[in-house]
Amino acid sequence: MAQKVRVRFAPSPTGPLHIGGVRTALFNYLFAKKHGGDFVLRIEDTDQTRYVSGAEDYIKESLDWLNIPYDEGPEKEGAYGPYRQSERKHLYRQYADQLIASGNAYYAFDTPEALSEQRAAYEAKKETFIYNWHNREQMNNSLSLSKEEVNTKISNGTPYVIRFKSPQNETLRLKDIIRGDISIDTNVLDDKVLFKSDGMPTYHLANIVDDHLMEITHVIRGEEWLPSLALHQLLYNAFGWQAPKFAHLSLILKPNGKGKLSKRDGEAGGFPVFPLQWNPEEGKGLAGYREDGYLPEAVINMLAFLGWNPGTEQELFSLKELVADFSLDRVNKAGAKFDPEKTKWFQQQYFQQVDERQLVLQFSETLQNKGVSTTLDLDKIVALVKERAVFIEDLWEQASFFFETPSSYDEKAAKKAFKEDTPAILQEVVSLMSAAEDFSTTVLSEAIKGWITSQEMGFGKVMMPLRLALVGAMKGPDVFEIASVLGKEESISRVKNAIAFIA
RNA sequence: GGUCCGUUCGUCUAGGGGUUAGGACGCCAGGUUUUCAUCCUGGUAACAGGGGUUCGAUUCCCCUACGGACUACCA
Repeated sequence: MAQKVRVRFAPSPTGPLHIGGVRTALFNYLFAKKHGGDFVLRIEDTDQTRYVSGAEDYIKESLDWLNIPYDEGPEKEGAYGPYRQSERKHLYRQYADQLIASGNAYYAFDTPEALSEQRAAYEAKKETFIYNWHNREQMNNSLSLSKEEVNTKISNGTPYVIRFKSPQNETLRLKDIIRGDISIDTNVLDDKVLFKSDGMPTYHLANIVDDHLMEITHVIRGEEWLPSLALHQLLYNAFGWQAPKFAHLSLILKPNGKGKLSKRDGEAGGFPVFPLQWNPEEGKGLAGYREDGYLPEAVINMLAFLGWNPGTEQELFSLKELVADFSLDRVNKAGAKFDPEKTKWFQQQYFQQVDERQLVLQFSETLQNKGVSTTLDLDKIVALVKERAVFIEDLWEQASFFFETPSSYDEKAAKKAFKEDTPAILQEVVSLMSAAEDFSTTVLSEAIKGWITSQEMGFGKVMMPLRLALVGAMKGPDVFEIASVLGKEESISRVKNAIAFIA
């Protein structure tokens, strides 16, 4: 029987979750659910110096908002907890020791200062300092020192790290589900630190140990980890563990220009790069998709299509449909430039699908917040205005004239629509409106259109000023619909206002 | 600099040895709406360059260019 698929999303709580991270989470989730497997959330907080309070909650809230539930994680303990690496601290040391015992790792006493000095010296020569086979015998470690010296140092409490002993003269053939075969010469690898002097493991050790302990079958992560793949594979080999399968996702790039998408791009381009707003204690907050009015479905759909496509011409996918159709085989190798315009298009598509009652509810909230009280038919107004909105906020922008009598008229439009004979025409409209025993769209429309026809007058001579009188600008739904919603009294009053304005 | 990864319309992409190189976003035009938006129709626009392999390469191989990631006791 095939092993149950288990994947994990393993963010570091160092700040708000970037949209690229969200996509990684999404792809992990889709893959897991596609194969009936588990999606695990693991918090990688091994670096206390970079820990940001609130970041973990932010991550959870983001996944929650996007409807990407995890099967196991902090506060959702499964059989493999705990799910915070800081709470798993006690686990890692023994594995580092195991590697030392098997000759795959060693103690290193080089101080950070000594190392950075060396690095600087190499850099001055335009070379790169690498700590590995070619110089490890000259460094300050348990390979170069005698056993006694090492023991003395350790018992004296001299700080040390544990480094991996990268093999020499081997060519590794690595497999990546998305990229295929990758070969690496182990001679270019450095002896990465596995265990820090502060008693915490580095990412590399903790990651491998946890993935193994949590029985992770597929590691789907960002491309930034590709260079570490060799180390990780070597680690699995050294432990004698079976490595999971790997898939490295390409990065999300700036919309224009070069490099990966950053929060700066969002600020400059006026679009969010975070799912939720992020408010560090002080200073300005960073915009989020949720606060900007995007629907989670739209964000999900947009993200899914950044680097993946179904191979058909279908573009609108619910989360369920994504689960059904997702496949790592169809994930692209190349990085994708982020397109805020396309995101908006997805938003528009989903916004139009939102249940109208839901919209009415939210719209009346908006009215309340604006201090607008009204007896107008909100159901009707929302129905009339909905299709020209992309965000819930647009509803107000598109419908505000229903609640606020125009106090001025769009200058350009007025110049075009308000002519010398307009007052007389509008006066006639007032009479027709007063005479209408039923202020319905059809009655109004028939009365006024009928009159225009009988007068053999251009429609524009009446319709344009009438619209301007009711709305204040050349926009909005059908004029008769507007008048009908407004009601007899208000409609007539607005037309009279316009007559007074022209005269 | 070194290592690794990548490269089809402006953008996201489909395709794959012989195609009018397909779709979507954007943009432009026309139609509907006697307004605006929506919507509909149409248009614009691409295989980075050079070598091979082949009867034939955008597709396979190599090189170059360009782009990206990594190069911490960060993840």
